[in-house]
Amino acid sequence: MSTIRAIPYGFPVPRSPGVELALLLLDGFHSMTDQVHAELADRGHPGVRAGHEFTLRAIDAGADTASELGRRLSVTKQAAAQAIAVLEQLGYVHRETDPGDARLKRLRVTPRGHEMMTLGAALFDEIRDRWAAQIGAKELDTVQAHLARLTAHRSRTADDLL
Amino acid sequence: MSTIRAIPYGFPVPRSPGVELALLLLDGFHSMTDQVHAELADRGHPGVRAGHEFTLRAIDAGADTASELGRRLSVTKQAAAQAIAVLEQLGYVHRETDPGDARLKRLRVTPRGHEMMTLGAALFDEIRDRWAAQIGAKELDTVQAHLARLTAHRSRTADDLL
DNA sequence: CCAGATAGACAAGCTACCTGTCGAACTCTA
DNA sequence: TAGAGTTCGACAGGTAGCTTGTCTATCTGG
Repeated sequence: MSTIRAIPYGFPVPRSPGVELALLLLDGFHSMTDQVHAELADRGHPGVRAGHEFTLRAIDAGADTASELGRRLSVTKQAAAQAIAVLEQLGYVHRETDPGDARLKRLRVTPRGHEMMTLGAALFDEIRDRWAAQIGAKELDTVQAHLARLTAHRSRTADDLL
Repeated sequence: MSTIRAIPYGFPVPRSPGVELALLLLDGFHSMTDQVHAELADRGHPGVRAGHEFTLRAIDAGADTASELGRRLSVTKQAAAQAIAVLEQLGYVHRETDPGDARLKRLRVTPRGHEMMTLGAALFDEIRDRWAAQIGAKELDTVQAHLARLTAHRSRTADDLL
């Protein structure tokens, strides 16, 4: 049970503010990704998990080999290779041997992959817009800015995740 | 790759505000739980994962059978039973047959379990306090209140997670 | 008193990771 | 320019935390 997919809801447990905050953060993430996931499936991209989009984004951003992708995502190259295999199967990335270095299999995001990324981003933005409508655009911006500041230290040392 | 444990950091990718927000939420959660996890290990509770504390909390809050725990956590009773087995192994819960209903194995959080829960909550609160010091107590309260409101709909129907 | 519901155990399978090992390909250095 | 060391990706095998399906024991309502 390392990753909590659901929270003991529905009964009045006095929880500490700190625990409460942690749960709200996770819940917020799941709330967004679950909706995006469902909508993507409806729009021609079934089987796409939350991580696929982020992984594809990393590849597109320059992590164009399995080892490099692993490094950027802070997972082993084997795990990265597995993720790539799934993305290739789904038609989101293309793999071909590098002409200059025969060890490398260069990764390229396919048009369909770009389509999925674009749609995914739009869906995330849509949810964010709905949230902005609920609490106010300015307030949401503030929330996001605060979160960015509070987690800023992690942006530099991704390794501290372990 | 359903659960993202790390994010493609360290290179300047223009991400949409919605995607950014989702990542910040997850990052915030991991930031808290990773620190608590490390500190718990240092203070006599090694091997405790993020989920253990939440599961224990659910048991203590009244989910005192495997099936009920599964319902509250929105997982199968088998998954709940497995989690219970781990918690029992670690000495955090005690299991005994209900005298009135021989089908039931009643769960009870042990003193050590309560100790871990208390310590865990204190550690979460500690991090929250540090955050409050960084952006201001009032601001953090506001962030938390907004998050609570934005995810409120999920508090009633935990099933929508699937 | 029996039909149906419920509790929990067991088996098998899945996903997303991990470590360890390997051959092929590249680079650095003596 | 040969050999040493590094790096790439593949493969094998293992683990955690879930899943579905099935089973028996036990309880409950008409």
